[in-house]
Amino acid sequence: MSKLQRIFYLDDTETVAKRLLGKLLVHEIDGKRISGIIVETEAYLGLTDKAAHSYGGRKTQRTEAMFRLGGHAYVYLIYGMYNCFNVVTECEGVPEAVLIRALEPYEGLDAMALARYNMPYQALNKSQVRNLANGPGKLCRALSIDRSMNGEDLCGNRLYIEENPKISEPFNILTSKRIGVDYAEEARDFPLRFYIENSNYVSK
DNA sequence: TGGGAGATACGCT
DNA sequence: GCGTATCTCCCAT
Repeated sequence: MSKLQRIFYLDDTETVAKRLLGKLLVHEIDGKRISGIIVETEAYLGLTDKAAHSYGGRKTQRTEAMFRLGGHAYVYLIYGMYNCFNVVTECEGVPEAVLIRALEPYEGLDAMALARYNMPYQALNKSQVRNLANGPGKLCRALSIDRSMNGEDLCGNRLYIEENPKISEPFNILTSKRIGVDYAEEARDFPLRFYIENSNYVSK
């Protein structure tokens, strides 16, 4: 109902990265919703961004999804073990995306706890609750997002993003350098990481 | 309670 | 070989 429409994703990547904060990322599995509030994002700018997979327009089987129309998913494997979920932005052919780095668990808490720790939510200690989805690999595990979702249309019914129905208190957006891109020369210092001030669920 | 070191494990280039 | 990370283990500006 309050699902984000295609137009939301066609804006410039930095704008989309900021506007995604506070929204709800939803994965529907067998009619059940698993969701979390987006509290941390990073913009990846494609052609001119040495930190992006698509730097210089590099198009391979792996990066193909980044070239799609805004509002598709780009899911890739990192370190051979973890998946990272990105929201593709801009028009078709413009390979830019927003990496979702952290979520505050919202719905389907038992499903998340099961996927992450193989135990029910109520059995988790405080540290485990906080660590459910406070990193790009963790949130994919918590929401059962893997590479089978690569290229998925976020305007569909399986994986999508909604306005947060329960309008929480207004929040401030903080900006910093991106994490883990020290190799990216001048791009390593681009202020393209955005997160909600005082959130307990931001990574690191 | 929290930070740092080391191990991990595999598709992509 | 390397990588947009995480887990475990260990110890204590």
